[in-house]
Amino acid sequence: MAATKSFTRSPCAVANSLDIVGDKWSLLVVRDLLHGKRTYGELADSPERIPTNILADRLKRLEDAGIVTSTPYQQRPVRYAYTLTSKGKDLGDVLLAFVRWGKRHIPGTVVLGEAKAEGKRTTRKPATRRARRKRGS
Amino acid sequence: MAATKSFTRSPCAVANSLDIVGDKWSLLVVRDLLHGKRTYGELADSPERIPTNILADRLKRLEDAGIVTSTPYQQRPVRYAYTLTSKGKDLGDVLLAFVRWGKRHIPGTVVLGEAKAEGKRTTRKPATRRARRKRGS
DNA sequence: TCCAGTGACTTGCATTTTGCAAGTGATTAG
DNA sequence: CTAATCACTTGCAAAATGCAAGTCACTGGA
Repeated sequence: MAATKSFTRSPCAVANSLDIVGDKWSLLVVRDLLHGKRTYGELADSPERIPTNILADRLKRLEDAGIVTSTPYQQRPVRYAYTLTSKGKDLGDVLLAFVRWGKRHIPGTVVLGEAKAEGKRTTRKPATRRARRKRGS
Repeated sequence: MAATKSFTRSPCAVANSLDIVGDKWSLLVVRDLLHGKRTYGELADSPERIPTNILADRLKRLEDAGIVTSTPYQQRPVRYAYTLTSKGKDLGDVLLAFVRWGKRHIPGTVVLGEAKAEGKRTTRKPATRRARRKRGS
């Protein structure tokens, strides 16, 4: 028996996943990152208005969990750009499951980014339309 | 449209789903219910040892959200059997997504119930089913 | 009959986590 | 030199969590 990590609650995959992203904000941050947001400011700007202290904390936790990575994109006041690792990107399936469930069972909900234009063309992934920041300093 | 619900945070399907099941316990209760548990005692007996006050609270919330239904299976001290509605059963896909993610990214985690021969008859069926009184408050 | 025991919850706090508001440091615009 | 930004921190008050103990309605036993 390798991998004896002494789980906090149980070895259940669901329980352990919830210990990492089982709160009201973490998955929203992942959603935004998946949608192409990268800076603290962009993340804080989401319609759910996450308190900034919570955002800073979630970002830290997600980084500790290996879900996001922060790379400095500016030096003098050091500023970081947050991106998802592959572990983080894989949470997309969980998000998708939530989207399907929410759309089916909570009337009025939509998927941010494809709000209107509910036509057949599922235009996911809003093509990143943002000017490149200088990061290869 | 009855969808004049003025969402708490935003109309995002993910955000609203999280407002309902976005905590460390709710989905574990759903998991157990999906695995056939039905009484308070069976639910409280899970390896994660959910505090009983939290269990009572989650059951109440889940019922308010239309995810579980409680039917009395015994009258004299009135006792309820909890079962998932179709809305609740549909959360199975979300659970599945978490399972896949957890198994892939959190070493050592397993799926309760298919771990290793843990297969016992937990299906203790509360036989006497006399539906008569309804739960008032 | 009395009493310990059991299942299903409640109640009482102490601890922890939120969340709102305001503060801070670095740097740029004016 | 002052105002404004961005990206965070800090300070609490309020809410949620969790442990322990208590309650209620019975059951089985001495």
